[in-house]
Amino acid sequence: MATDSWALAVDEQEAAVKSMNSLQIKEETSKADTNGVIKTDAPPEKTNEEEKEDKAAQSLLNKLIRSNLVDNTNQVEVLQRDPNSPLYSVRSFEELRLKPQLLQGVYAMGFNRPSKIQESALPMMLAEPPQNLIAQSQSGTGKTAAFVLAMLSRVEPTDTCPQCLCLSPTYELALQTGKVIEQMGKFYPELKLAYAVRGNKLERGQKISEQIVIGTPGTVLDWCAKLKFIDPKKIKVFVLDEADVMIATQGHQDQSIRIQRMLPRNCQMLLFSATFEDSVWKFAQKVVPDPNIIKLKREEETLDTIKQYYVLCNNRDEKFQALCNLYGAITIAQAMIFCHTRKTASWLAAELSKEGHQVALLSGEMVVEQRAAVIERFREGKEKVLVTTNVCARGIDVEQVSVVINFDLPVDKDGNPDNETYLHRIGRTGRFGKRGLAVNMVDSKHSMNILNRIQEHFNKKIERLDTDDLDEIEKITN
DNA sequence: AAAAAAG
Repeated sequence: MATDSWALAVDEQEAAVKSMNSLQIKEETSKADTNGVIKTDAPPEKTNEEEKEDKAAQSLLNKLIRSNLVDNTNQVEVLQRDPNSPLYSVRSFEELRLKPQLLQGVYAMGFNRPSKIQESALPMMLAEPPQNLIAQSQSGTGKTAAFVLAMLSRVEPTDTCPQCLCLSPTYELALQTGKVIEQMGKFYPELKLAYAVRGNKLERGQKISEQIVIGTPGTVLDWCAKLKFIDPKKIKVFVLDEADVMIATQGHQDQSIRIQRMLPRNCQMLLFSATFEDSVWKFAQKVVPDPNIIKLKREEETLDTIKQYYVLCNNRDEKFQALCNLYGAITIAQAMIFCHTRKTASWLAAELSKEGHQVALLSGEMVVEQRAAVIERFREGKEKVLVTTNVCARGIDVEQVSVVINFDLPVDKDGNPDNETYLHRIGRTGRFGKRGLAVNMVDSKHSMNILNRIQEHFNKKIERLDTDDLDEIEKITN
């Protein structure tokens, strides 16, 4: 199998021209592979000549790609750990020289060309030797596909042990990301995926043979440390999805860092999130050695595709009444309603049911089997409205969600506005550039103050909505 | 406060 080396062989340009043929032949072989039997590894030993040709072809490729410089106009900001190395950006997935089985998976998923973040992140992640990356880009810009592709490319299928490890902050997100891994690796049958999540119990003393592991921090830590299902020393790629919560003190920092310490020194670390609050950003750069950095700034862009409103109430019951007034409008497509506590969520779901509205409830107090069933029904559109907590604030991608309601505004444990969670919550709608709607329920002076501070933080006007005015409700749905 | 645990 062709190496995925991105190493620069700057001195090989002459040879590169000569080896054009070898590059073409390779591409033809790849096509044959995708149509016919997928070859497993065990490559024939390469002669010196062949190695030289490989290198030359690679160098040509590097040159081609270098001419495709990242356009730094306004969106992508790239900071390289070695500022002198050339900046790559790819315009097509072919340029990445992915294994044909992977390329097939990419296209089967309907990706035609790399997204903005993928253009610069993919070449960086696949570079040889591996480099660390911290990447920030808005909801729905293709982060997941980016790191999934990186993991799948790095796997050595003949080694039947975990080599790539990805951590998600919640059970539901781990399942979702796992599905992406499965889909993208669909044509790569020797690649196997294990879910290290609550409820997935294995026999004692067993070792895992799957090359990729997706999981939540508690279970992964158990599998690595206590139960020894995973040998962490064999991990080559470590991905933190929603990386800011994964390393935040009030998030999953303890478990994530304990896992990280068990990994080998040279393990590649990839951190992805839509948000990195300042202190977390600093911490990220402390725990990730020599990172490359990619930022797709412009939060405003996300916010521009989402219309934001607030409804003024005096107490919880009024919020409930206002929500009932909105119910007809929000069920045109699908909606998510966020509450601050599990208790409020289950209360609200019960009250809405009493009113005759069909709603689903999802929170961490439910058993995982129930949680899996509910999120599945919501994905299938069998449930139109999901009442939930911050468990669903991040990453959950259901395309039909066009309305997000903050029944309670997002605040941290000190009662301060949680701007990051706000952005993540409303980012559940308006995905892939679609228009979305966010409605915030305000029930006191205090919560109005919170909302104002959120408004200031994003420098974006949140307009008042009168839910007693039917014309207004109609207006927002158009 | 929520999430994460084979505790």
